[in-house]
Amino acid sequence: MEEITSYLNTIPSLNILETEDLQEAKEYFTLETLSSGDIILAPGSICKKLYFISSGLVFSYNRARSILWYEFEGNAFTDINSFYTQKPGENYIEVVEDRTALVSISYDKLQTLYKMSHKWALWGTQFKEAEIVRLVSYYESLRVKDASKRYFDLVASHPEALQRIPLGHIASYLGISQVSLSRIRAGSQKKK
Amino acid sequence: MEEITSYLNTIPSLNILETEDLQEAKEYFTLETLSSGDIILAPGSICKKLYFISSGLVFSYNRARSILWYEFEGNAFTDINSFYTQKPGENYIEVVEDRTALVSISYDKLQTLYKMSHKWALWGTQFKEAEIVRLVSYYESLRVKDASKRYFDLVASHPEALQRIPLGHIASYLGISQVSLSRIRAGSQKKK
DNA sequence: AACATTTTTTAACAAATGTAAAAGGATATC
DNA sequence: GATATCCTTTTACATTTGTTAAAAAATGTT
Repeated sequence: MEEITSYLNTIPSLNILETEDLQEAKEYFTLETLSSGDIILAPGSICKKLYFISSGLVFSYNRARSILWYEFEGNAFTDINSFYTQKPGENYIEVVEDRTALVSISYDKLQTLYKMSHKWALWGTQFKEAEIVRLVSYYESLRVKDASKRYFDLVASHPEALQRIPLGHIASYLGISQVSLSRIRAGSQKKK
Repeated sequence: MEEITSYLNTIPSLNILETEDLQEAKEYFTLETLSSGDIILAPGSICKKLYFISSGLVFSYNRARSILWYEFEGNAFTDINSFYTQKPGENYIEVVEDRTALVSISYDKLQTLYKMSHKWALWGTQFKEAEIVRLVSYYESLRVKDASKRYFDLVASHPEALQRIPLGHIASYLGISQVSLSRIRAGSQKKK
């Protein structure tokens, strides 16, 4: 077992990368620690990096302050439209919690890695497949389930989220008004 | 200019593949022509292939008969959850129009292509990036825009869709009832 | 052309959701 | 510990949307 620069463990190996592959790509990745309220991205700028959350909590919202997503430790995030097209984006990305640790790689460096290494290119295809599956299951649940079901699903899958995120944000994330969320929480909705 | 098995042109080169790359991979792909009403996939089976629409129209719906998507010529489709996880899916995929021509590749052959060829692996990363961007912009429009705006956007981007798809399906696709769609079409909604 | 079938619109009512404003709780600050 | 601030719930009302059913329009068949 080789030694490894510890933050590189945040990058999922997907059964493709070995410790030495990560270690060799070390200088392509950066570790940064941010604080509550730090703005990672604002509308009009190009999202230059793909991020992996080592610890902490991050969220995204648009100009109208509608919450688009929250991401927890263990997951990757970026402004998908801006990053993959390398054009200015429309949304904010902001840090929720102090001492949020992020591992990141720039778009250019990622492309270089793909071009230099067949193995990393394979990792890229797998990583993106997993992202596609994650995105579709998230968005389809938005479409198919009603707000009440989505709320109870969120409580079940991320009980800690309720402690960390204000209910007004959760309502926006669920796509409903805060009043509706209160009604759901009060139990006036059938929980099915 | 080399000769190329013509249906391979349906596969996007993404500025990565050259004619000879496609030609060399010829035996990995299959061309099939299907008819209106043909069921490509049903719930409970694994979606084994990724499809590129050479001509025609295809749509997907779930057990409750809610329309999930329509795809037109030029685009790729599959049951994303089932294909990328290679587990049984929940949805149907059905052919709308006669003489719908599809180019397809199996999951296993695609993985083999990625492993055998660095160039195809690079193509895979790019193809999936484009799919991610397409998915997110579709789903975010579902979230952010109201039904009326989505309807007029659809009319603007795919005017021919109205001739080819019954309004009940379009309503379901837009996430509203057919009655609501009729109200929108009647102009009782502000069009903004 | 007449009839049957399917698709689309309209009408009437019920249910769900949003908005605005007020009240109640919780937390922070001096 | 009193006050101010922020977050959450509640209330009342208006609007939107869905459901069901019927009417109208379009399409297909003999």
